[in-house]
Amino acid sequence: MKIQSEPFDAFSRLVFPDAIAEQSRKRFAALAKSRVLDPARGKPLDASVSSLVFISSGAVKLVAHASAEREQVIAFYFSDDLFILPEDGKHSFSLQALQRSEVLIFPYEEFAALAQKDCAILRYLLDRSALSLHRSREKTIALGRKTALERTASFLLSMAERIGRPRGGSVEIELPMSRRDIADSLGLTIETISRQLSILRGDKVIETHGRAGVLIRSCGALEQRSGSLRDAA
Amino acid sequence: MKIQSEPFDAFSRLVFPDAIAEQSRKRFAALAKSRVLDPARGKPLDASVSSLVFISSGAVKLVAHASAEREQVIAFYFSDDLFILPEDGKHSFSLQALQRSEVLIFPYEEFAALAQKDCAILRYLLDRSALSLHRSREKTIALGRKTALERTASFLLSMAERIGRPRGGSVEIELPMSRRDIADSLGLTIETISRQLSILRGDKVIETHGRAGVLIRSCGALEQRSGSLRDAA
DNA sequence: CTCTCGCTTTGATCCAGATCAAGGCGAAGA
DNA sequence: TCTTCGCCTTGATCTGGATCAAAGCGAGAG
Repeated sequence: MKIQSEPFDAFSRLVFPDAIAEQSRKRFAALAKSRVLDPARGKPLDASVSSLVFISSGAVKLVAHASAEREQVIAFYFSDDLFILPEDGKHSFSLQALQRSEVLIFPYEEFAALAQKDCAILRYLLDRSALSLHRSREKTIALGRKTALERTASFLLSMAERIGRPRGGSVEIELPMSRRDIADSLGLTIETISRQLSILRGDKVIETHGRAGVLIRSCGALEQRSGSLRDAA
Repeated sequence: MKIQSEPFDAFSRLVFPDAIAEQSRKRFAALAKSRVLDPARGKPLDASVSSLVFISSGAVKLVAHASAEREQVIAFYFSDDLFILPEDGKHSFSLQALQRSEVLIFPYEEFAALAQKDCAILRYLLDRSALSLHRSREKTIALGRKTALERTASFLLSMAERIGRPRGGSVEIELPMSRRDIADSLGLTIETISRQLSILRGDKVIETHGRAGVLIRSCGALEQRSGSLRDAA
């Protein structure tokens, strides 16, 4: 139990109200499984039962396997993100690390049942779910109605917001995912991603440094290309 | 308050535990705005603030406006569905009736704050959110990785499950939405939807009767065409 | 420092679904 | 019953992004 105490503490600080009883905290701790996910290892975490996952550190992708050879990245998650890993249904889901990541896994039903004694915890879960839902809906818009360039621009803006470091008027991003992951997330191919990035580079909207480094030189220019409503004037 | 008592009662029966105090029920009732949405009228309900919506009767679509002339149907909702109508952000959202519909609208923040006194209500909300999220993720898979025929088949199966009437081995559906709505939901055009339906009709998988009537003659055959994992053998 | 393997970029061609263009046909009113 | 208007279907053509193909290039190993 010593090994997983550090990730659980981080989770505890974020999710639990200060006033939670020590005994109650221990019950949650007993539900938690702590895991270190590594990108090298194969399929690290699949879901026979619905789980609640907390990313203590690192970066992961939630992947749905539509069929052999066809996979869709449902979402990326980073440090301190909390989300529901659905059980396999019509499609199978798995969680894969993009870098070495520490995660905490709770069985969803048991967690919710336990949380039902403390409304503040349920409320936190509800708000996180609402955020997940909102992001998922944004993705729906992107996949349903946006062009390749718009999707790429939207993706970069989203990453800037979630893991970017502001540098004056610019934002620096270190992308933990490969071009393939981005493509599988946006419903495009790696070649198309690469081409869109080249276009943005050519337009001086971004710079790329090596495989992972991206510098957004103008968020405004990116937003104009992201297909959000601007020309509604 | 007399007018809206019937829709609220339906909501109350579904969401509240039997034991809820009458006084507490009244507080929720005071938050609720009851509306009748009509397809004829223009933009019936937009969202300056995040709302919780309950469909008492009828059928509605949640629409996101990516930009002028480009809209994406995020989801369809039917009787007894409860969901979050997000406030306008990068995209603007609106709720539009497909038929005459009675809906109940709560401001999300106030509702959640009030519900925080009763964990059972929060739990119900959380589970409904999880369902919305699951459906949204299914849509992500459809839009990201499925062909036009697979999307159409998935759509019909989803409708069969939600508003279909079993007729022996078949399922009868009365579609409340137009081809345009379906197209805007699946990220396709009306012509493509029409063509896919013709293909399914030609393959004897479905029959169509008039504009709205669909008879699924073989759910199995539809599932095979829906691009879920089956050929993983 | 150099090699090398796997990721990424760029180029050429192809195709599923969009777009453009006519007709059908069904529901509501006369 | 007939008309009419607005969906829906079907056909012809076009195109954005996929697929196929071939170099670049960068991080880790030796």
